[in-house]
Amino acid sequence: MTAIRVTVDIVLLTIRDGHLNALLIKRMAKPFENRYALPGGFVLEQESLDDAAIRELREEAGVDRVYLEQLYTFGDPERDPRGRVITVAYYALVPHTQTPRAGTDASDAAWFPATDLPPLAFDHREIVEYAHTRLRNKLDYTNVGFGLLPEKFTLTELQLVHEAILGQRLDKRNFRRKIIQKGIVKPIKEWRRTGRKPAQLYRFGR
Amino acid sequence: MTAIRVTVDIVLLTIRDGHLNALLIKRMAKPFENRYALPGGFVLEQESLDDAAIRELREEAGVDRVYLEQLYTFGDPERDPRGRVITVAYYALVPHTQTPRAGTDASDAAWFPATDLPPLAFDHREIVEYAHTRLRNKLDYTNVGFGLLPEKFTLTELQLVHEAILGQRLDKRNFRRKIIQKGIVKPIKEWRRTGRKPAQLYRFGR
DNA sequence: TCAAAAGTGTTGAAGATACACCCATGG
DNA sequence: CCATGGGTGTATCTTCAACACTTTTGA
Repeated sequence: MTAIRVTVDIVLLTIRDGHLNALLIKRMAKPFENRYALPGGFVLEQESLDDAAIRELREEAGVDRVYLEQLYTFGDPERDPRGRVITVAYYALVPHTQTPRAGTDASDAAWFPATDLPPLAFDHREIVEYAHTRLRNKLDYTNVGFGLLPEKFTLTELQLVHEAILGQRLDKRNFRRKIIQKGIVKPIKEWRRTGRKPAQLYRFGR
Repeated sequence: MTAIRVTVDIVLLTIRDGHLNALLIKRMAKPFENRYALPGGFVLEQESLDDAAIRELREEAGVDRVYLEQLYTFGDPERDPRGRVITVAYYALVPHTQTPRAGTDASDAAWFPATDLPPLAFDHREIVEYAHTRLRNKLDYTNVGFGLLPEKFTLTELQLVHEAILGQRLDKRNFRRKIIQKGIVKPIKEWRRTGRKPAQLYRFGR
């Protein structure tokens, strides 16, 4: 019972060109050498699980201030060929504007569409799917979508985030009404003029 | 990093006389000697987390076929004075009809109202509150309430379960309409005649 | 015949959905 | 002046909340 080791793995998600993407890192070491895997690693003796996840995100994905939430703990005795390793899975959200560069100790980090993943190491595919489901479910009774946007954003950008996560188009008028009625965004006196008609910027409020 | 030990702890819930109750066990050993704690214990090297929870429920609470769901993993480095122990928390539901007896290796098991707990060992109070919150949230978008009822039940009994979990009275007509429209219960051709007007029995369907 | 729990419908409010056109700007 | 994405309102339907009386039985 003392021979169990504990890792954290993090599903880092962002929106890239209208699709939900997850960051994966190509493994250098065995097992699953050259396979893609989630950023993550062993929990240190003196750090909390959340701190371990934050540390791994910084070390392996080069990202710092993200929305982070514990997902589920995967503990099948056969899930890791090296022995008994349970993993506490997290998911994290970053705006794609602060593009995470590949970290230092990871050979190769890359974004993949959450619905079109390469073969993954361990049970990591299941973990990504779990994260996607959780995010979809939380989308409309929480403000979780804001983790995927920069501080200032247009309502169209927010709608694209929702569409990417839900995998379906939404009606512009209904979407805007719902968001505004919830009172969780407030318009600021700035406009993004990106060639076309300028779009009003909003901020996540309170 | 290998010195982390892993336990499971289970919040076993039932409805007793209209209130949500949790099963607690008085600890014999240090630390927290004589304090109440959740049933649980160390995960064995060859068992999954779910299996560990099922085993502990059988050993410590004497219950067998229950609804069981993983809750959250608590991993604060200071949460256990004996050293680094993380716990994967579960919650489980039993109908109060199959009253669990106190198990064998537990000195003293007893039911306590979930809203009026004695002082608990470790961070177990937080875990019970987390379980209560989860159950409340899942109540109306899942069928989770059925775990607390025997196979055959009346709609009034089902309503009492919901009221106990939510902590508020519900309108009988609205409740029955909603449940029946969901199509998750089906009436059977049996009536419970308990002194008053006989009540139709239902079964959880499909 | 009384006490106790079972059972049953309607109305109004709020929220969700469907749907189409005009506007401001840069090129 | 045209192409592009920004922005707006209404009608309908569905869902939820409030609300009170009749029925069946055992004592």
